[in-house]
Amino acid sequence: MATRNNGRRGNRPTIRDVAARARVHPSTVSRVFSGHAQISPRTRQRVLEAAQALNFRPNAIARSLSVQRTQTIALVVPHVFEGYFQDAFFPQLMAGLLAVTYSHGYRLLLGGCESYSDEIVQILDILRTRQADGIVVASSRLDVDTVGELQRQAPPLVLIGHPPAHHPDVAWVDADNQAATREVVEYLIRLGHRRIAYVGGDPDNTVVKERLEGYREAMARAGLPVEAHWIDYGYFAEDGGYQAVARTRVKPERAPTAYYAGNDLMAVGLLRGLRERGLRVPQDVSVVGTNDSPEARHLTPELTSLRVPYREMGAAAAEMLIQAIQEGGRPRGHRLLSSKLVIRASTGPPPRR
Amino acid sequence: MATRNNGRRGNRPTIRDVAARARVHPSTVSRVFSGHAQISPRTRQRVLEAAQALNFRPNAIARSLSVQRTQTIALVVPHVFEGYFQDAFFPQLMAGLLAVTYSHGYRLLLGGCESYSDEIVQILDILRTRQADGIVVASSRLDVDTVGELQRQAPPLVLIGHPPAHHPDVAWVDADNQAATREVVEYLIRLGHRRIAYVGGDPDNTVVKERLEGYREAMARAGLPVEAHWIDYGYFAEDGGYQAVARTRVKPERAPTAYYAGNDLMAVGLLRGLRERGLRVPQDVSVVGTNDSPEARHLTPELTSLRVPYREMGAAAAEMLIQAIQEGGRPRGHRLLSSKLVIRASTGPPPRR
DNA sequence: CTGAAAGCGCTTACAG
DNA sequence: CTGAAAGCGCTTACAG
Repeated sequence: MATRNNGRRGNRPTIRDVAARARVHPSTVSRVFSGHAQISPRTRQRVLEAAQALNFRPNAIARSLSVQRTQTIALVVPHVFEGYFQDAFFPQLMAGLLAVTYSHGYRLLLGGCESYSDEIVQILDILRTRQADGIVVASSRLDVDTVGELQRQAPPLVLIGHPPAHHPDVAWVDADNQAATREVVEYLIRLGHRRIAYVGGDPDNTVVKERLEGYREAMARAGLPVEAHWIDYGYFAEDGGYQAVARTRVKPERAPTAYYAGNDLMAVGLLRGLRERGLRVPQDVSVVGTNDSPEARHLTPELTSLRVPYREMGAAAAEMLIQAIQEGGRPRGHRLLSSKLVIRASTGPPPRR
Repeated sequence: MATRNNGRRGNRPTIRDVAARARVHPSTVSRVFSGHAQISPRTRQRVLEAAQALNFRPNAIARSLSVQRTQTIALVVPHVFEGYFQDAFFPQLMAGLLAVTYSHGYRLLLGGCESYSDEIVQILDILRTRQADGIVVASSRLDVDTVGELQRQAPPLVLIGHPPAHHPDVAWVDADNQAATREVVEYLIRLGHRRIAYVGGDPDNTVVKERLEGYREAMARAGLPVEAHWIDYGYFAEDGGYQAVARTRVKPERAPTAYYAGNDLMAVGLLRGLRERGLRVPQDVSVVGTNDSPEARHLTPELTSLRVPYREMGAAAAEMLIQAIQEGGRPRGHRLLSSKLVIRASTGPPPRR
């Protein structure tokens, strides 16, 4: 490219156009727009007038190259999973990320991915090509090697959900999945339930494992036995909950009187399956969902649900990331955010026998 | 910055490190990574080995500056509006945008904004600082001047929702709001309803205006009178629908037997308000919502709802934008996408008097 | 097919 | 406070 300004579309003014008009050196124009330089009021005035007249704004890409910062953090989204955009997780996470990036003058760069392995490919691509200053990784399936690989790239990185193995140097934010689920089950136990089912979703998922752990913990602490068929992995959709009803009730005399479901959609399926069997909620069976999605309070009966602080997790992740970037270091430590049980009409004492 | 590679964190390899190791000129390394240059197999091999050894990937920012393209399109999101992240619009739009950007090797740049005026500020900022190659504008409150101002920046631009005035040169995609609402009302009329209410939301909103127009059109074509209090603007939340019940039923003998609501949340409010008055849905009153949000089919009764093709709108907008960018021009024309009425249990014939 | 050079549009250490 | 120069890490027209 041996010619300057070779007639491209757009042809926007540059710092030297402004400099020429204001009769100063381009570096002076740069200083005026940098905000933190000593400039005489008269010069500043002249430069700003020239800039205004030309509708000039500094090119962010050129600036990024020069200062080696993009003012951008990134997130990779598995856009092929239909359910991803119907769950409360994605929009709430985005709300938190956007609020914090905005308030720091950052932008959020999003990439899609088609699979769990592609997710890592895309993340590494963004990192290695320096498209963003840091990245939030919200994958629920990171194995030890992958986290190691991410660390090897040495980028500012924050995980949503804590790392799978012992990676003390990786920063993360997470919900208190295990404790929250334990507390939900303890709540059901306090209501008088002794046979409680866990309807989980894919057990490869770290969150599922943690919740299951909380469930087992509560049952064990209360000295309650757990039958194998009370634990149903189903999948994270309404039908997963619906099918779990039959599977968890193979022994009628030992059928659960309460259900904890890993998301509200599965809870909806449970409600439907229970209704079909003539079981009333909450008189005969109690049901607790997870996420407190908008529909939870419009169901019949209104659904008791565990509200997971996705928005706050997004905000905390962005905060850790941007702070580290601005200090020139890497984020460290972690934040564990509390879920909150929202009690509505789908839970109550078990029937008296 | 008079020193090269001044000891910054990261200190990633550049094209010249690879060149040195492969014993070629940096321009040759660039050609290997550009993909479309004639390179001898031996040289390519050497370069790729060196790159591999150094874990090199070309810096995307430097490339962007050089080729004057970012491979990025942008969207500004009003992150302060809580309801924005609870509605089906945002996640579905994102799903469409991400699918298409991904398939073209583009990324999506997101910025927040705090108000309608800030939205324009942010959009102009992204455009003028060249942070993205094009932008999708999803604001529902563009006035003529604002669209003019956006056009003046001459960026590749696609509107979600059509422009407010005569701007034949602006590209846009939209749902067939007016026609779809007209068809919903015609459906209610076919069922036998003659007193039909419109519960809308903020009338500053273009979409609201179009829907209202469709409503009026259907009523007029059927020769049905419209009473002023059947039209309720409420606001886009459950309570807006709830309050509309009282306001639309001030004359009991002329009370509506059917309601069209501008979103499902307002429909939920209508259901609640009607239930409180002892009115059964659909036996006494029919209700139609809009958006076919996940909860629509979990309500009692299951809600008949107008499914708006948000995902497809996002995809179409991204497609138009990227195609124009790649052809070096600007997007033109428009796409009008069809909504679809999903009939469930909340609609039926009116009661016989 | 490959090298050498100029350029993309900024920033900033160095002088004065 | 301001100018002149070198640099950020790429790309590509021009030679050969």
